Amino acid sequence: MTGHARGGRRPEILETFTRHVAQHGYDRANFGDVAAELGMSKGTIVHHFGTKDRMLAEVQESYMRRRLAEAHAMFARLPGAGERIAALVHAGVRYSADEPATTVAFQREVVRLVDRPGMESARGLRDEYRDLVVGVLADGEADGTFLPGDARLRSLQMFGSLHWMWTWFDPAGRLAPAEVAAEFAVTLLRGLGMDEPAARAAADPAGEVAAVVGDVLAGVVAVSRS
Amino acid sequence: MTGHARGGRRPEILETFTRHVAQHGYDRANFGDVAAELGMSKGTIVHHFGTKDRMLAEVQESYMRRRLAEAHAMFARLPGAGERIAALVHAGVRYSADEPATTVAFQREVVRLVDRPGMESARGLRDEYRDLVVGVLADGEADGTFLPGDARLRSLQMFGSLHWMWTWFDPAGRLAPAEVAAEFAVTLLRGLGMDEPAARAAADPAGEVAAVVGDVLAGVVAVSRS
DNA sequence: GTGAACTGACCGCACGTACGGGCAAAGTGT
DNA sequence: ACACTTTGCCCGTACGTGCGGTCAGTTCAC
Repeated sequence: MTGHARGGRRPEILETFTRHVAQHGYDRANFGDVAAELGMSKGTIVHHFGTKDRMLAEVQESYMRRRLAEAHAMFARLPGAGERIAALVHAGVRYSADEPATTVAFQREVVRLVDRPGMESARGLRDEYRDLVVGVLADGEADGTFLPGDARLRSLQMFGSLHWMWTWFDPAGRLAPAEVAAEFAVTLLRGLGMDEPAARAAADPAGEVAAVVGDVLAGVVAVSRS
Repeated sequence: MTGHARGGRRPEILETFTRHVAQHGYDRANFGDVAAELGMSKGTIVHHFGTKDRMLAEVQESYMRRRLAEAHAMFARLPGAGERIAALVHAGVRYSADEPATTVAFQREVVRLVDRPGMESARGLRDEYRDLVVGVLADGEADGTFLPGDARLRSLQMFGSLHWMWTWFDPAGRLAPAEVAAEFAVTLLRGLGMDEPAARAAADPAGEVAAVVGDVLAGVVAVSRS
């Protein structure tokens, strides 16, 4: 009756490990606890993933791969720089609400992508994402949507706000995720030099940008799986 | 010759431990490495600090205490909400440049202030700092300096940008610390709804705000040690 | 003499992971 | 249909290592 499932227990191991990393951090997340929670042996985890490092690398890579694909899908529907930035902010907040464990695990352990053997692939994906954002900021500056400024610095300022969310964000908190995203977006877009009405329109949780983000994250729009 | 100094080796232990936490994170920083680097025994560290937890708590508390005192000293000289926010940004960047180890150690381990026994005091100081910022944002909103918005959310957006700096900031990098601070500040102040000339004036690295920050951090202005 | 600073040996434990074996499903030949 | 082999999932145990913390004892300043 309890035969071996086709996919095996691999997915649930990954999911539980991710949750433990999100809650306690990579160093304190350990095979023993994960195995105990799933009622399996530590050996099973090793069988599927080899080492702890590789398991984290897998979490980071799959996370970044999905985020990149979604970004491209959103950009295909939103040509304006302001709208694209707003979409990334809305999507960023949605990730924290929809997949809190994976998002927190990613954000609190991003630093391990640097100079850690086996993490080159994940780091490459992350660099690609950053370049994407820097490109949008530069485009917006070139076409006059934003005031002149250092695109790289602006991207870091933006990433900081979003990556820090894991320390305080509560999806069931006082403000709904879309409201948090709207506040963040409008402050950021105004800061980049967008005029008030345009910033509000792009950030609007009931507007077109939010709708596109919703469609992409719900899978309504095809997301290319490279 | 190598007599027992009165103050003991306490300060250098704390400094080295802080640097190790900054470089490798709290979990991977260990007594053995610190002791070896200082040419002393692990027992000495235990003698002075008791436990590893307490050592981190001490780092966090002294860091926050200094930052709070400086914030109060700066506020005494800068009555305007926009100038105060600009000063906090300038100071935040300066911390990363002047005391990189302590700042990084603090920022990457802030999360341990939550629900960790022995960290109540440090957490209290941090809450106090956050309330200070929220207060400034609320004041600025009340007197029309900033457009209406959620002060708490805005403070989190601001903290995020600054706390994330430890992952990328290089004091000897392409842009000087003051330039980074100016870019950050102008983007933030515009985002809060300040008009362009006022935002630029407050963020100006050669302006009054930056001068006050410089004076306070250089100890020119008396900083109350509560 | 008293107490703080410091040493070095040692303990206990948590954790990553290597290894050997068991067992069910899928594949293969007749 | 049936026996045989192969394959992949999973378990249990055991090992090595690294680390936080203990403790008895020594040295030195006052």
